[in-house]
Amino acid sequence: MVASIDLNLNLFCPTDDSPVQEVGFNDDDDDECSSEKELADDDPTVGDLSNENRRLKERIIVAWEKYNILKTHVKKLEQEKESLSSPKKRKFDEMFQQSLSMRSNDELPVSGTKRAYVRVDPSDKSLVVKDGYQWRKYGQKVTRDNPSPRAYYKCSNTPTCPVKKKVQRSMDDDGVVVVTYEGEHNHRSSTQEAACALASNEGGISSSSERKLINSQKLDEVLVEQMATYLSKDPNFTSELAAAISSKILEVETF
DNA sequence: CGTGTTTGACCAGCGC
DNA sequence: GCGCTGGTCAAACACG
Repeated sequence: MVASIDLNLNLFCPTDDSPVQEVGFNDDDDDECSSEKELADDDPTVGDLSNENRRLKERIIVAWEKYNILKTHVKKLEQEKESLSSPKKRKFDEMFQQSLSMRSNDELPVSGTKRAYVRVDPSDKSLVVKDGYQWRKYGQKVTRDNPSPRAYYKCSNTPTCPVKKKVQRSMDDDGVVVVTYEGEHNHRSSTQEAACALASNEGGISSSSERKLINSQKLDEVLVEQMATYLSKDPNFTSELAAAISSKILEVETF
């Protein structure tokens, strides 16, 4: 299997408009998955771990907010710089930013379709985009207006799921792929499914407190793993993190 | 052997 | 009707 692009964990991103609904700090998920508060009620050990988990989550959220502030700042600088570049690139960047700011289906080109632009490694020629669902490729075509091939996928999580997606590298930027989703999933994503399964039922464990402790740990493992995967694959994050760290070091050195 | 990918063939829609 | 194009099918193939 070739390297793939990971769309997972746009959990905390306020501009996220992908159809991916992942396990995260989403209030809606509380009805489906057992909460940590519940777990902490009847076991002091679980309670300690839950507090620890909460602290870690808060730190992640703070880090994410700082990342977004840095990202906004870098974006501003880039826009200033890019305002002097070619009209073609400017037009693409406008479209790119527009796509990120889309909040509802009403703004999308075709009703029932959702489009996502995903930054990828330009050297990676595969058209695989991980988004928490399972896809089966059923075709590939070279279209007239774009020399790079367009791949056609059907959702294979359930046989009855009608969702399809098209994946094609952007004509203007090799480092971006355009993913067009058609239809609505009639099931949860595999990551949601896994996390909820872990949180709701675990066979072979007799003690309920033991089960809840393991559930809580595994749920957080999933969260942390997804967070780490997403952040580590975001070139903006790594570069901005490096910049932030170096600026902090410089601040300290000046004292 | 089961599952997923590749790829040429086929089909439908559209414009001329 | 014809040709072009995008989308889908399905047999062959690869891989674990």
